Amino acid sequence: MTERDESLQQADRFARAREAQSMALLEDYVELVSDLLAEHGEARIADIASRMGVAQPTATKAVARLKREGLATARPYRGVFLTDEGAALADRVRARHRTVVALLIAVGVPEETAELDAEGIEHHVSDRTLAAFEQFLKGR
Amino acid sequence: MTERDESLQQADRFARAREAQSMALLEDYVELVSDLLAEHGEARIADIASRMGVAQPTATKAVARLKREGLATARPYRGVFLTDEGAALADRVRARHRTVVALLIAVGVPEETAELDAEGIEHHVSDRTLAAFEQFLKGR
DNA sequence: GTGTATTTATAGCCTTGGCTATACCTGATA
DNA sequence: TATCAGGTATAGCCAAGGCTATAAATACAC
Ligand SMILES: [Mn+2]
Ligand SMILES: [Mn+2]
Ligand SMILES: [Mn+2]
Ligand SMILES: [Mn+2]
Repeated sequence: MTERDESLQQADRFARAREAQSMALLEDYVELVSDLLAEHGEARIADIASRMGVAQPTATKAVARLKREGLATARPYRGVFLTDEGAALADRVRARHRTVVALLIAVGVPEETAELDAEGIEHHVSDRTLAAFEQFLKGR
Repeated sequence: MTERDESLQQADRFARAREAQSMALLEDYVELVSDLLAEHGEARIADIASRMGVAQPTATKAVARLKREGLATARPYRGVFLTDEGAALADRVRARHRTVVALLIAVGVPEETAELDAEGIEHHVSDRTLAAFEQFLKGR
């Protein structure tokens, strides 16, 4: 492969990482809303904010983006709900989160550390990599 | 552990992921500048931009941030250089990148995919996790 | 040395994701 | 039912990281 081709490939890798990053917050919010709905039957802005560790207006703005992207609905002063698409995403994201943590633990990462690092790592784990992780965990 | 404690812990995880994210770009730029210096003896803005897959003013601005953070120096129209701190960071980042790719391949991820995913994953791999990866790779 | 091509810098715009301060609903209490 | 506390929305600010268009500086060819 020519040097120019390698350079193009590298640029693509960075572009993909940027793309994954722009999805990361959406994924975490959707997963969190899903958790709150399951735990408390509702997802209030205040709870979302405190669980994310951000100020309340920051959570409000994030939920606005979820709505814009068709992942959630919200009635003012009434809490946040997931669309079918949002709920499906939440399920995928939660499963991936668990697999990443399990893989990290399986290769010797302390559980506490695995949970910490997984929160960032998960968003960059592609379907192929996820499949490999599951295969590895099964065949142990 | 109480529900409130778990919530605080989760907020901390998200905060850590945000922090890692704010370092990610710096790390990639520093590693790239180091690569270009090794390969061509100089790191020009145009080369940085094309390898990162961004427009030239975007690279110029990123380099400005590297300078601000004490990781690089640059003389206008003359290319970019790394400070001792920047060079040391580049070495750590490059080593971590390689370990992450090796670990992914070791658990069955195709090489191509490993390179793609590693570009994002690496920035969320803590020292403890990195150590576990190295241990795992050694003991195979 | 002059003129042109290339490279870099600058200006100005946008979106995202933070924040604080403050206005506005709503539900519970008195 | 009137009040008020708590929760939510809104306004307005900031920094980072993208972009395009354009000015300025350098390098190169003649
Ligand atoms: Mn996450
Ligand atoms: Mn997660
Ligand atoms: Mn990277
Ligand atoms: Mn890298």
